[in-house]
Amino acid sequence: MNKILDGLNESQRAAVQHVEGPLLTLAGPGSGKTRVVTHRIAYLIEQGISPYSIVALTFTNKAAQEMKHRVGRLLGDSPVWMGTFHGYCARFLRYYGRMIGLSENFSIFDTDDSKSAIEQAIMNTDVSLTHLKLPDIIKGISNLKNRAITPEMLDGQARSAVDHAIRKVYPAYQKYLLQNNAVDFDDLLMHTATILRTNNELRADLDEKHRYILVDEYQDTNLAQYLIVRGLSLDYPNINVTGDPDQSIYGWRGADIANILNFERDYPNVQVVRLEENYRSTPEILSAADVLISSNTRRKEKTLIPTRESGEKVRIATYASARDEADHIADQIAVHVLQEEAHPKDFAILYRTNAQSRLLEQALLKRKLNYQLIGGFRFYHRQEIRDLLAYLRLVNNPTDDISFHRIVNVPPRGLGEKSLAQVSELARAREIPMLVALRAAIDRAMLSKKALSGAKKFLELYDELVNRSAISIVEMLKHVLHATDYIKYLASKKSEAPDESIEGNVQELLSDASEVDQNNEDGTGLQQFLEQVSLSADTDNLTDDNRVTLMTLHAAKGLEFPHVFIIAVEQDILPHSRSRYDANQTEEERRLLFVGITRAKQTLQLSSASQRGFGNNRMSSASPFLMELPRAEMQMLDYTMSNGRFDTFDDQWPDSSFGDSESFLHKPSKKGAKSSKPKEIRFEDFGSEFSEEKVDEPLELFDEPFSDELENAAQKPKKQDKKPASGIKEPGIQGIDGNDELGAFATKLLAINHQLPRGMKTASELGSSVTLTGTPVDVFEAGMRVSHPRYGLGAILSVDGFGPKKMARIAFDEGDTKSFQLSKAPLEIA
DNA sequence: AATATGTTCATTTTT
DNA sequence: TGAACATATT
Repeated sequence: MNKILDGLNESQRAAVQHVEGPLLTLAGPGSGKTRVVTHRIAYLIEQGISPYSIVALTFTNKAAQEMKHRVGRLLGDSPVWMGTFHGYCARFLRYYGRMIGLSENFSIFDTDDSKSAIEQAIMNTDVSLTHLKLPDIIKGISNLKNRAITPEMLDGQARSAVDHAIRKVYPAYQKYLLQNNAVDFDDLLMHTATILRTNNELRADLDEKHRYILVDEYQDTNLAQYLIVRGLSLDYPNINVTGDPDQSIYGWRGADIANILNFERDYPNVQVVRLEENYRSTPEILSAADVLISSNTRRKEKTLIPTRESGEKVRIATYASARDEADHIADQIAVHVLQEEAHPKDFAILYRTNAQSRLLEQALLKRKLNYQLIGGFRFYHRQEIRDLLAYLRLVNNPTDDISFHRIVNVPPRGLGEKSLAQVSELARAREIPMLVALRAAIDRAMLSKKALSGAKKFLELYDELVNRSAISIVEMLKHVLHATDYIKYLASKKSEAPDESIEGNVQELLSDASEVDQNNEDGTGLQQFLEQVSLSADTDNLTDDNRVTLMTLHAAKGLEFPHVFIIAVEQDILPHSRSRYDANQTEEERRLLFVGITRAKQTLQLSSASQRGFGNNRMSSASPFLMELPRAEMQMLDYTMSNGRFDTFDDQWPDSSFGDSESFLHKPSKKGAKSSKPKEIRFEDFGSEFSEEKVDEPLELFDEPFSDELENAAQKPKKQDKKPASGIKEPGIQGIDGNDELGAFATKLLAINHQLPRGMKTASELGSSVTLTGTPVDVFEAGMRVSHPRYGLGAILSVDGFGPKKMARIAFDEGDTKSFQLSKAPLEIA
C-alpha cells in the first residue's frame, strides 16, 4: 500500500486512488504523469481488479516500454496489456480482421509501401496525375482515414480537383490493399474503429473484457482513436485519459484537441484531476513556458507550479549564422563536459526539422563529442533491411505484391520491366497476386528465355524460403543472403567494397530476428517479427549512453534533459512557414516550442541566426515567439558581431597564455568583479601553439590514455563505449583524472577543434556507421577547405551525388583540380 | 542494365 | 541547395 501511495502529492494520490468511472487527468509537463498512471495501475490491481481487464494505450513504443518497466518495478511481471494504439489495433485485426476481409497474416504497409500501393491503385482508375500532386492525394486519403471515413461513407460531392481524384483513388486503393491482404498505418486504426462501430456485439464483449482503459497523451488522439476508446468504454466507462492540451502537437496527423477538451461532455460525472506541480524544471524555465503558452487562446487555463529551486536565467541567443550557432553551442557543451560539470548525455539539442541537425553534427564531431541522432533515416528504412524484409513479408503473405515488386528482380535476375509488365497484366486481368501470376506466366510460356530462367530462379528461392520458414526467421534471412549473395550485390551496386555498415545492419537485423525466434512458441514468430518491425519507430532507439542527443521537438515529447538548446527559433521555421496563415496551426507551433522549453531541467538556451540555409544567403529573422517570452527576466545574448569569436570562455580561460593551465586546476572563479574586459578567444589563436605539423600528427594528440575513448566517441556513436582504460574515471568527461591533465587536454582539444582527426572516417562512411538511429552525416559541402595527404590543401568546388557515391571536385592550391569519391578519399576538413 | 546527364521540384512534424 | 526523377547514352 505504502509503496503505491507514498511520495505522491495530494492530486497525484487522488488520481491514483480513482477506481470506477471516468477520470480526466490534466497533467502539465514534469508533473509526474507517468508515475500517476503506473501507480494507478498498481493500485487497481491491489484493489482486486483483474490485470487482464486493464488496457493501457500509448502513442509510442517508448512510452509503452517505460510504462511496462515502471509497472514491472511495482508489481513484477503482470499481464496488464500495455502498448501503442497501433499495436493494440494490429492485434485486434489479427483476430477480427476477417470481418472486413483481412486474413490474419496481413501485411502492414509503411508510408513508402503505401505510396507505391496508391500509385498502383491510381493505375486502376482513370485519374491522371498531370495536374495533381500525389502527396496531396495521399494526405487526403490519410485525413479521411484518421476520421474513420471509409470509401463507402463518401458522398458524391467533390469540392476540388484533388477531392474529385480522391473519391476515385481512395476506393481503388482500399481494394488494392485488400487484394494484397494489407493495411496501412491509418487502416489499423480505421478498421478497428469501423469494426467496433458496426458490430455492437463484439464491441460490448470487448468493452466488458477491457473494463479499465487508460489512455496516455489523450490530446493527441484523432477521431478514429477516439471512436476506439469510446467503443471500449461505453458500458463500462472506467476510463482514465491523461493529457495536456498545451502539449498537443500532432494536429497535422489528425489529432483533434477537441477530444480532450470535450471529454467532460462525453462522459458524465467525470472526475478531473489537475497535476500542476512541476518537479522537473527551474522556475525560470517554467516562467518562460508559462508566459509563452498564455498567448494561445484555444486552451484550458492551467498553471505550472514550480517546486524546484531557482536556477540560471533562460538565455536567448542571436547569432550571425547558423554555423556560428552550431559552433557556439558545441563549444558550450564541450566546456561543460571538460570541466566535468556535466556529461554529454545531459545535453539535448532540439530543432523543428530534421534537416537542421547537420551543422550541429558537424560541430559536435569536430569537438569529438559523442552524440546520438534520433530520427531522420531509420534503420528499417535502409535498403538492405527493406529488401530482406520484403522476402520475409512475401513468405508471410504471398499476396503482398508490393513486397513482390521490391524483390522479384533484386538482385537482377533478368526479370526486367518488360517481362514484369506482362506478368502484371496477367495479374490484373485475373485479379490474382503477382506471385501466382508469375507461375502462371511460366506455365503459359509467356516469358523470354532470359526472363524464364530468372523467374525460375526466383521461385526456387522463394519456395526454399517457405520451407525454411518452418525452422526460423534467422534461417530464412541467412538463406536469402547466401542464395543471392546479397551483400556483394549491394556493395557492387553502390560501387564500393563490401561496406561494413551494410553488414553491420544485416547483423543487427539477424540479432533482432533471433530474439524473436527464441520466444517463438506458437509458430507465429514471423508474423510477430514483421509486425514489430513495421510498428517500430526510430525514437525507440533512444539510448541512455553517454551522448549528446539531437532530435526534433516532436520526438522530444515525454523526455527531459538537464540542459537543452533549442535552435533555429526563427520566423518561418518555428513557427513553420506552412503554418503561417492558419491561427490554429500557429498555436500548435507555439505548443511545440512549449514542449521544447519544458524538456529542460536546469538550463535552457533558445537561439536564432540571421543567416541560415544552403547558400548562406538566406536571411532569417527571429521567431515572433521569442518576443512573447518574458524577456526582462531572461538573459539576452547577441553574438551577431562575434564573427566566429565567442566569449564563452571569458571567465574560464587563463588570462595569460594557454600553455599555462594554472586556472584549470581550479574551478573558474565566479565572474567576481565583472571581469574587466571580456576577452575574446578564437580557436584559430591556438594555431600558433600547435603548429600544422603537430596538428597533422595524430599520435601527438591522441597519445593520451583517453584517446581510445575519444576516437570511439566520435566514430561509433551507436556501439557500446569501449571499456575505459584503467585509471580512468567513469563517467567523467570521458574520464580525465586530475585537473592538470584536464587543462592540457582542453587546450589540445580546442586547438584541433576545427580539424577532423586524421584516420577518422570520411563523412559518408561515418554516416553509415552512425546508422541505427541516424541520418548520414554529410560533412563535406561546396566551399569547404579540405586537405588531402597527397595533394595538400584545396577547396571543394562542388559536390555531387549522395551516400557512398558522393563525389567532390576539389581545386587544390597547387593548381590541380581533381574529383574524389568522398567515401573513399582520405580527405579532412581543413 | 548500368551509367551519365539533364530537369524539376520542394523544401515539417511521424505512429 | 540538392535530391529525386526523367531522359539519353553506352
